[in-house]
Amino acid sequence: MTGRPARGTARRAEPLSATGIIRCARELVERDGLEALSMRRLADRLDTQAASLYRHVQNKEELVDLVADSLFGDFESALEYSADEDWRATLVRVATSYRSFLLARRDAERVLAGRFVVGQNLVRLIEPVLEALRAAGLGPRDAAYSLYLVIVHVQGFVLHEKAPLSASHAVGEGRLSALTSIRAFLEEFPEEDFPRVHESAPYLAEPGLDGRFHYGLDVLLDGLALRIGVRGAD
Amino acid sequence: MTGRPARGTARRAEPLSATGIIRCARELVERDGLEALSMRRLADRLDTQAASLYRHVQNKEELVDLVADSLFGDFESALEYSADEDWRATLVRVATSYRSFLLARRDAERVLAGRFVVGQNLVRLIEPVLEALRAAGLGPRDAAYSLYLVIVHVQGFVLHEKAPLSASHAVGEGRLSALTSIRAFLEEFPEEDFPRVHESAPYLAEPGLDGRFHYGLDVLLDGLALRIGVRGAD
DNA sequence: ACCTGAACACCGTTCAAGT
DNA sequence: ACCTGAACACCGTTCAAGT
Repeated sequence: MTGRPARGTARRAEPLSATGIIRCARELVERDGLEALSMRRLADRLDTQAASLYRHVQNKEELVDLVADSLFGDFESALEYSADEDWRATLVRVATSYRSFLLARRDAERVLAGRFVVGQNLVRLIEPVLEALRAAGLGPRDAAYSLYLVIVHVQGFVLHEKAPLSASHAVGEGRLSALTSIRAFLEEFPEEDFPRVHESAPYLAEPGLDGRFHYGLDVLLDGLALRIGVRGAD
Repeated sequence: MTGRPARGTARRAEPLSATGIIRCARELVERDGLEALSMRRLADRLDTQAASLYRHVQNKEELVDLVADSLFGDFESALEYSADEDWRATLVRVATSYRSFLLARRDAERVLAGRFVVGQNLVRLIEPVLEALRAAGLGPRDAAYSLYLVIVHVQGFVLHEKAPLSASHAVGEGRLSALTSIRAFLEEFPEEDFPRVHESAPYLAEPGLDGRFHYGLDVLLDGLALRIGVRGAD
């Protein structure tokens, strides 16, 4: 291999640990996207062979699981807890922080999507939130369900928010201005047969999704408030 | 190629249309899962070459988009509309049907996840639901947001529901009985430091998710009811 | 004990050449 | 106009062989 002479004969500094592999994998995803994450490319960046990675990681699936856990760990340690909050403020803070977090890292929503990363990081994250819900008067079951509801909502929302528009609409035009193509498509439907689609078209194909996110979150929290009681009397 | 002599010299019956390709792709996913869907294997089943598929489909991404639209079409045409329903009954029916639908077809949630399949099928599906919400008194914006909220919720929920448990927990044991391993993991945390995780552990690692689904859906619809007014007075 | 090289069985996509 | 064969540039994973 004459292609990478810069490193010379020096071996890599670290002796190829699992954490080193995960850190490198995260850098790779952040820089080039999830589809760029291959065992071979990762090995290349670590100055080793793909086969060597299998000494530290069972397979690619486990590697992505570990990357997911690492991402989740970042989110957990970035969250700050203020004790003098009511349950609603806590859930709003966690939900909006989680959304911002997922929006900020490349392909994070796809790495985390449909992965139940049960580990230290998750436990540390949910303990104070469960506490807030229990203090508000919910039982252990409802507290668990409610927390789960918020997390799944945010994850599902961001998955849609960051999704590339389906290829049929993203034909030639630019990134998110393909939304105007969708809006036009929706407005093309005859108003007599599809009056509701017609009038809601602008809201179904909006560029910014902040309003939609907070509408959904508010609806959800209003529903929880009914179960908790207006003033959280325990 | 001596490997497939059964078909003899006969060409395939149909002249390789886009719809034929999509139908075959769906059968392949249903039988062998999403990772079995490759251009080469698909071509093989159609008695042709992978390269020939590119005459009818731009690339694999578009193929999966078309499969998603086809799936969505099935769901839309399976839904029946009874006019004498209130908005809440309509949303419950759509949400539970959508969940059952996603649970019933192999990998459907992954095909649909984060894909905004805007087409005829979607429009036909949402028109009557939007109508129900408008009739209940919501404006065009809130109707759109509310419908979107329910769809995203179901999709996010099922994505978690069908997700393979992260590899670290699904080590040796059977499919869903790995849940007991997760529950044990959660209960291992010291009760003094993590009392809430401890007490909620059984609910965080349940085998059946029906209760959780309906809890979430009810919370959500309760929240919407507040916006609509108890008796839907428009 | 740890890593390498090479191989196995695959991928998506392109394109000159055929009919 | 439509399809084929062959090639290009990749994949994940395994395993005998090396140090």
